[in-house]
Amino acid sequence: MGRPPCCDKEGVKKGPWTPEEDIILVSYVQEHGPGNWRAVPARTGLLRCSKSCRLRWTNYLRPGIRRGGFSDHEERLIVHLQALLGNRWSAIASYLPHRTDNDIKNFWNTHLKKKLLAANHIVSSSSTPPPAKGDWERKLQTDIGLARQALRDALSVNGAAPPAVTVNAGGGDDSAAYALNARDISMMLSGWAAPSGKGAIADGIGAAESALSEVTGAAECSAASSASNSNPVLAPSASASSKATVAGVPPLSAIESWLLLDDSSEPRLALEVEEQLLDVALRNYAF
DNA sequence: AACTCTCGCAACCGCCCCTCG
DNA sequence: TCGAGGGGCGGTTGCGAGAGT
Repeated sequence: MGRPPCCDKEGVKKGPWTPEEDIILVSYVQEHGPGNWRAVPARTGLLRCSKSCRLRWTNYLRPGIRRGGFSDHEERLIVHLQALLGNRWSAIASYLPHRTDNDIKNFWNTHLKKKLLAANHIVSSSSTPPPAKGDWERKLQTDIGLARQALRDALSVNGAAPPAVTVNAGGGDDSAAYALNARDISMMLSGWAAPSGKGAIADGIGAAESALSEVTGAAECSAASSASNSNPVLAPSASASSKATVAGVPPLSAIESWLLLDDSSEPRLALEVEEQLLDVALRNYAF
């Protein structure tokens, strides 16, 4: 037999969340912090499964989430990261601050996949023979180069200012791009976005102070713990990296380090890591 | 105006991994 | 060492809105 359901199916409400339920959930998290989701329905009186509460929080109510309106840059980044990481949406999301894995997944399934299929169709209909292995490797190199550039752009601090983390969903002309449909919820959150204490409650919120550290930190946590669980090259040491993250200077994951490696200054190291990654890629996509 | 079709997205489901006793 | 429970993740579904006929 499989696992029992995470919650009793009896009396569990399903379907869209109401603003009232959102407020209750936000109030609870505001008071207790995210986590211990099992206890949330019982403590709040919400007739929702604990998983549903967690999903609602992480995908919708969490402060700093940006929804819809993917920029060209984000789109390109997603395409390249998907090529590198596969459908590891949480890992991909860690490279895009303020985007949730669910949002990226939806964007991929509804927009990008079609786009790429259409592009593929154009390519395949042009009577071009399938690439040989050498061609494939060259193509991979090209894509990797683009991914490198995209990641550098994403992590760049001397260019345009990083997108501000805001929870004020109700105001502004681009309010449609943000989560939270209930103004009072966003008001509640805006008063909470700068927590004085540390701990789980600060997860993803304190990051607002530094978009860069959020990008690298989140990427490290997620890429190491999720994207690369089955991939030793991509996950050099989850435990070590989490310690380092606590120490304040989050190390880059192997793939990030490699993407950011300057070939001209560290040619040997770059080649070494690159060969490892290529080897993994070739093993994953056996010809 | 009414109906059908298509699309986008929020939410659910089931599996897997990690932690803890 | 092992099993149970909690949480995370990716795949899938269902519904509402808009477009088309």
